Amino acid sequence: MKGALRVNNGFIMVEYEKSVIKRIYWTYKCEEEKDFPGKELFIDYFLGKKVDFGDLIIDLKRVPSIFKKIYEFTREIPYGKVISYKGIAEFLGNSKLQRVVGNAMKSNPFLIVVPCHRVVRSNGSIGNFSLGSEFKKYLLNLEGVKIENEKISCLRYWWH
DNA sequence: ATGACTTACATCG
DNA sequence: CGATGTAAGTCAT
Repeated sequence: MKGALRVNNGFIMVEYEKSVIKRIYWTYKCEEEKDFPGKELFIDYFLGKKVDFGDLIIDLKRVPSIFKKIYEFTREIPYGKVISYKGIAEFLGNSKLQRVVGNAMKSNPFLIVVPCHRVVRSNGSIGNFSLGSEFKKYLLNLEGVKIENEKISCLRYWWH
């Protein structure tokens, strides 16, 4: 099944079976909204409310095991907080895995629910995003994270 | 601003 | 399978 929610000038698309979410992505090619599990959460989220997507069920069976660990860890990052790619790599036990973490984020099949927008560079600059760094900044701004001179420097936004 | 560097994954023969 | 190319990064020049 496929659900859709209008956001700005495009749509968040959610593929699911029963209550299990298979994939979440962005598209411009969509006609109208359709229900999906957790739709109310997404509506609130884009209204700027502090939403916890932690109870949504996502299907990680098909992703490689290290990516799975990365996504599961990324899900734990609290609303309004950020961590670095290296920080996640260190959690995995090897700080040199930063680029692997980046790869995992690039192919994140669960946009927003796996909050890859909360993963930034270790020097506080925003880093890349599959939908462009402007969208990443938009999401961080929505969560109240202050970006000054293209950087997140204030310690209060950093997780750990 | 540029280059060297590590690692896992996807793709292809 | 093994070789190759790729990547949302990081650190020292």
